[in-house]
Order: sequence, then structure tokens, then C-alpha cells
Amino acid sequence: MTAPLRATRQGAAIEAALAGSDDFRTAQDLHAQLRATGGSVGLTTVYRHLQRLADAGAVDSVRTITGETAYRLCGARAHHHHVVCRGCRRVVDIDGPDLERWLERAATKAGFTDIEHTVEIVGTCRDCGRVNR
Amino acid sequence: MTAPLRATRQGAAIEAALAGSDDFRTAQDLHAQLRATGGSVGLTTVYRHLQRLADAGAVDSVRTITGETAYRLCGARAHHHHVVCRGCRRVVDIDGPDLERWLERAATKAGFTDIEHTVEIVGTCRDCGRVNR
DNA sequence: ATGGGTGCAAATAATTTGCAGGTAA
DNA sequence: TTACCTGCAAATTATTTGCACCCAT
Repeated sequence: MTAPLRATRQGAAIEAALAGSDDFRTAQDLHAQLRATGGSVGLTTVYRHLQRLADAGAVDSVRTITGETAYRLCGARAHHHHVVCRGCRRVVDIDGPDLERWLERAATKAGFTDIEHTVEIVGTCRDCGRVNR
Repeated sequence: MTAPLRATRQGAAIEAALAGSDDFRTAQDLHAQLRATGGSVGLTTVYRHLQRLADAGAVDSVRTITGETAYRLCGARAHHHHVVCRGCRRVVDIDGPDLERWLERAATKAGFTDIEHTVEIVGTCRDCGRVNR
């Protein structure tokens, strides 16, 4: 089938860094961390590994409000979504197997298969709700 | 308090273009449309107006998967969602008061108010169901 | 040995900012 | 008139790609 990936120090370092965190990490972020911990890896390589992992379905990716792409190992946590505060950008996790199931069923009923979804929820958190607007 | 905004042809054109669509529009998108319809406006100006509208809370913004920022007038929310076919780009609407309710409750429970959400579902429609990924 | 992996530097693409000149109030 | 508004061009930021070299297999 597909040629097995070659085992390299860089690839291992990147996957280890990803595995070491439950949350989404950006490429720049991971790169900086790897640099700091001595396991120097080129930024390009970080991007390439993340991309390949995403293609392979091993990681999920999301776009942050600041325009960066963040990645997280699929198994790192049950699939869930986030609510982002429009004031302070704080992120709170929301678990929702119900949501997944609902989306799956609705799309299937419309005749679609191989469903993929992105849910973005924006709100105002308690702390930010006190001021403005 | 705040100085009232100056009424300009460009600003009016941008807001009109936004008002003319229920869906999220990118700056580039709006700019191209304005160009095409004769009401020439600089790309910079489009960005500036969208930013100001977002700051004022008049529009909501989201990041698309391709990295662009899309904007939509707050009041324009036609509350339904779409499933987009990754093959032919066909769009099918799906109705979901359940979904809205679920999201609302989940976010509220997390301490958020003034919830706004975007759900993007991508799948493969019956006609295109064959090669992919 | 050899082809995939690496990384520097240059290329892209979306968005922001400097600045000179236009225009609503 | 007086700021604010515009828009061209240059600057920024995140990400991708060209290419010569290196290393796991």
C-alpha cells in the first residue's frame, strides 16, 4: 500500500510534542517548543509533518481567530468543540457526542456520506459580559 | 461620545453588499463583487470597514478553512445550515432547531452569553460518492 | 546506493499600515 | 476649513515551495 514512513528524529520529536499536549498546538508553537528543548527541527519540517498527519487523519485541525492553524492528535481527547469568548478569546471545551450524532444523521438524511464538520461557537464569557455592548 | 461615522459612498456600498447576503462573505469576495458592479472600492477600505463593523459588534466574523476571514451582518442570520458537497459544491440546506437549542444550552452552561454559532458540514453527495481522500 | 526527509531561503496569500491627497460635515 | 476617509504601495504574518544535501532503509 502506501510506503511506510521513514523514522526520523524530527518526525519523532514532532509527534512526541503533539502527544504531550491535550490541546491544539500551532506549528509555530510546536516549532518554538522543539527549539527550546534542544531537539532542533526546521519550521518547514514541522509544517510538513503536521500536514501529513492531517491528511492521514491522525490529527484534527482548526483555525484560530488569529489566523493560525492548530493541530491536535485525534486520540488525545474525545471529539469535542470549543466556545470562544469574543472579548478575551478564552476557550472553553464543550463535550458533545450528541452534536456529532445529530450532524451525522442530518447530513445522511440529505444524502451525504463521509461527513466532516466544523462547528464554531462564539459568545461572551461571564467576565467579559459585564463590560461593553 | 464616539464621533458619528462619516457617510461615504464606499462605506454604503460595503454595507449594502453585506446586507445583500445572508451568508458569510470574505473581504476579498466583497471587494471583487464591488469591483464587478462598478462601485469601485479599495481593498484596504473594505478591510477597514469590516474591521470597524466587527469592533462595533455589527458583524460576526469567522475563519474559513482556507484561512480567510468571513463576515456577516449580525441581523442577517437566517438560522439554517448547509451541507456542502466536496465534489460538486452542491449545497443542501438542513433545518435544525434542535441543533440551535443544543448549542445554546451547552454554551450557556459553560458560562457564555450572546451565543453565535457557525456550523459547516462537508460531505460527499450521492452523485459524487466515489473517489476521494 | 537511493529515494524519501530536511531545512534554508525565496515565493505566496491574506491582511495591515504608512502616507499623500480627497471629501463629508 | 478640518479631521476623517481613501487607496496605492510597502510591510507583516502564516504557510508553502524550490532545491541541494543528508540519512534511514
